[in-house]
Amino acid sequence: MARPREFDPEVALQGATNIFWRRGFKATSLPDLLDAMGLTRGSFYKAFRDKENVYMLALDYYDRTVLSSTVADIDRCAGQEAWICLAPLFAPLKPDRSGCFICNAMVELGPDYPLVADKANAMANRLRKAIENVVERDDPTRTREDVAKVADLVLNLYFGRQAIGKAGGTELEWTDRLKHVLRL
Amino acid sequence: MARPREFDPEVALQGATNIFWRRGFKATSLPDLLDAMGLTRGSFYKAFRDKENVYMLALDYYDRTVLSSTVADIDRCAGQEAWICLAPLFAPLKPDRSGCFICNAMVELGPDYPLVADKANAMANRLRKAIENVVERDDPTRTREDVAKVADLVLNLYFGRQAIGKAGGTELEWTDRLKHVLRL
DNA sequence: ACTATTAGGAACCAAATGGTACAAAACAAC
DNA sequence: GTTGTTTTGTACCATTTGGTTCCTAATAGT
Repeated sequence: MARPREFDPEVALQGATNIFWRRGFKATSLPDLLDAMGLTRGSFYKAFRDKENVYMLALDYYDRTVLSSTVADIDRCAGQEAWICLAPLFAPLKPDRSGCFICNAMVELGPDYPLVADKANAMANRLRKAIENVVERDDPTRTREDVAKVADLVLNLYFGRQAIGKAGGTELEWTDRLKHVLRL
Repeated sequence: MARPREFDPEVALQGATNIFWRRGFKATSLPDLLDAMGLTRGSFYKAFRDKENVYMLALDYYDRTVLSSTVADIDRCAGQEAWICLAPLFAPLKPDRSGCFICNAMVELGPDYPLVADKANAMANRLRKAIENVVERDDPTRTREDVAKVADLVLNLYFGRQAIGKAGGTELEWTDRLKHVLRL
């Protein structure tokens, strides 16, 4: 009963996610964003309201694609040693230095945009929970506090590596480091 | 032989550092910056060329004040246990969530501004070196590689905590975590 | 007091910003 | 094919952006 839209919102959102991930919110101009989403202004504002809203939707998109896949990787390897299960978190950094969208969002907008901070924290906690499961399975004799502590260490290491990675630096071997931290 | 300037460049730079530190480069508009520096456009452009240049000078200012002081704190406590020496890195987060300027700069500008990435890496390496000294003194039997590895862990933990802290989260106890990582 | 030189400040500028208005276009239902 | 409804694209808009111009003010040396 009306003109059908010519774009796939999911594809547009993927484009938005990619550019926000790589360049951040402020550094992405509207033309940049429209380009990445394959949209023109008319359709953009009709379908997505405004730039801020799309950024939020991009965080959600990242959550249900990249993060979900990472968490699934971590969950899946139930049988193996902990450091192997956690390896996905310490895979080689992408050469474009886009880093981790969660980390980028926290640092750029955390202090000033509570809604962004909330989403980022929620995602970080998804990661934390997955790590806790691995640590718990790895040595069931650990106390609850110890599990939480070690998982928190791994989570902080993950974010630290992502942050440092954005400035380039030299890639390091991480299996030794992981094993060191996981050792009770 | 000419009109003397009415402002102290060091004070102006301090103001610039504070606002860039808290808000980042892109989110700080020129009026914001002028306000923070206590300058008007005329003096600003005459004395500091442009916004980018001031950002670089702000990184330098941070290097020679905040970072130098932190490194000095770490160096000074030669006698004590390692986790005490490293405590300055894990002091309570500032409530304004400004975080660590080095971390902020890496994340916001690392991928696109090589000069910023260089400065940030140089500062991160100053920190790394200070940490290595502590780790080395703590247990002289460690191999050179082991010292580097543990110091790198601490450095990554530091940046991870600063990044996560920007989104608020709950403050955690860190002495246990530090001791865990420092244990050979 | 005069001059040379620099600082300060306001007016100004082009370009880019995010966002809106609206008419043309494409369909579904009848 | 006509009508009703929604999408699409363009032209437009006010505001803000970082930066420049240029005139006045203040000083030091003579």
